[in-house]
Amino acid sequence: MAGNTKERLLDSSGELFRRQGYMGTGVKQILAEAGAPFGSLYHHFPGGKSDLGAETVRRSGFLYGLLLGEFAGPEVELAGGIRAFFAGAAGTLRETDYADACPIATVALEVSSSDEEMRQACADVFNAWIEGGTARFELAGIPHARARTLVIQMLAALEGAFVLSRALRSTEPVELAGEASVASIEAALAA
Amino acid sequence: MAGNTKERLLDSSGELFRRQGYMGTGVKQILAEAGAPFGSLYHHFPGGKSDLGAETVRRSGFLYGLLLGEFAGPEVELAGGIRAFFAGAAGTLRETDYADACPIATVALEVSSSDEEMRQACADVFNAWIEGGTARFELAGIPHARARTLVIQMLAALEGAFVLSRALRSTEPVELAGEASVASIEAALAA
DNA sequence: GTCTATAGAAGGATAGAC
DNA sequence: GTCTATCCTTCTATAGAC
Repeated sequence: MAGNTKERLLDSSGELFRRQGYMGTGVKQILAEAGAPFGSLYHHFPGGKSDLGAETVRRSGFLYGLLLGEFAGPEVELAGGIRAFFAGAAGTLRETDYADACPIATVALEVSSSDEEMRQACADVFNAWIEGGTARFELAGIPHARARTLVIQMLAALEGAFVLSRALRSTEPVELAGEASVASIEAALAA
Repeated sequence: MAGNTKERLLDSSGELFRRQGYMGTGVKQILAEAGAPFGSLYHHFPGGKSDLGAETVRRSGFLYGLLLGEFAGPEVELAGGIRAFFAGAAGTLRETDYADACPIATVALEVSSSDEEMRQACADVFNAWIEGGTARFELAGIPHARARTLVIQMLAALEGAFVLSRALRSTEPVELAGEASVASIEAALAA
């Protein structure tokens, strides 16, 4: 049960960070959401909020990377998998009233110039996505350098589309970013 | 001098929001930065922080739109202007230690699911950028629907590249996003 | 009508009861 | 070793002195 509490804390903070960011989420809110008593936070995360925050970012980022892998894994055709992923992201936005987009983007922007430990956690996640994506694109026959470029452009398109879609409350940006990414990938596959 | 204080407050909050976001910036910090006494905030912005916040977003967004227009205005060749804008954004990131990117993106992600007034201010800015950009692209001979699509894809690429570049402390994402955007625009111009 | 002092709530963190 | 009660700080906002 003790290990369960730690997982619930990470789950709750992950959900709240995604919607409200790091600065906008209080530890009391996280504890209430997790149904955990106050002291348990400092039992499981001696470093307090920043400790929990860094581990939340790494965990949420890892899980989101897995989700991307489920849509565009080696067993499916690459361009079709990416197309499905963007379509799924647009659907999730609609279903959650534009709340659930990238789990770490808000935090990344908030901490990049003020909290080096948290910034590093975000950077580690993005680098893992880039490396994992590059390997997947190479498996489809795209040369390494081109694969890496395409992945970074795709992730940028996705993250920026999330910013626009959430603010505009429209899935149009995510859909258009998906189309652009798929087109680039198909061009690279045809080359 | 009174009007000057209001402008200084907007300037200070704009700078701080860009680096730390809305939630991470306290009104006392804004006042200290502007060299203004505490009461002046509520004199110029009766609604308090959210009042100042919304006006800051609209003003910062308007000014950033002007900057974009300076780089890619009607008097310069479109693709070259866009290329120069992304190069300038990368240069600014390097010069400011990856602090100065989009003035409203952090705020937009923070407030999109929690503060409707602020979210609307961000949406108004993004819509103005989209409309202004679409008009500029049409002037270069690109049909309306295609122009609008290209602008949204370009803005998404820019915003997402800022997220990655700030977290990774590398201008690579911004540079690659610029290349992708320029290539799309050149393809549309050639069609 | 400019500014200071303070209120009242919420923030993160800790000490210690059990 | 789980949880509660409390501490100190910081937050936004207001009241009122001058």
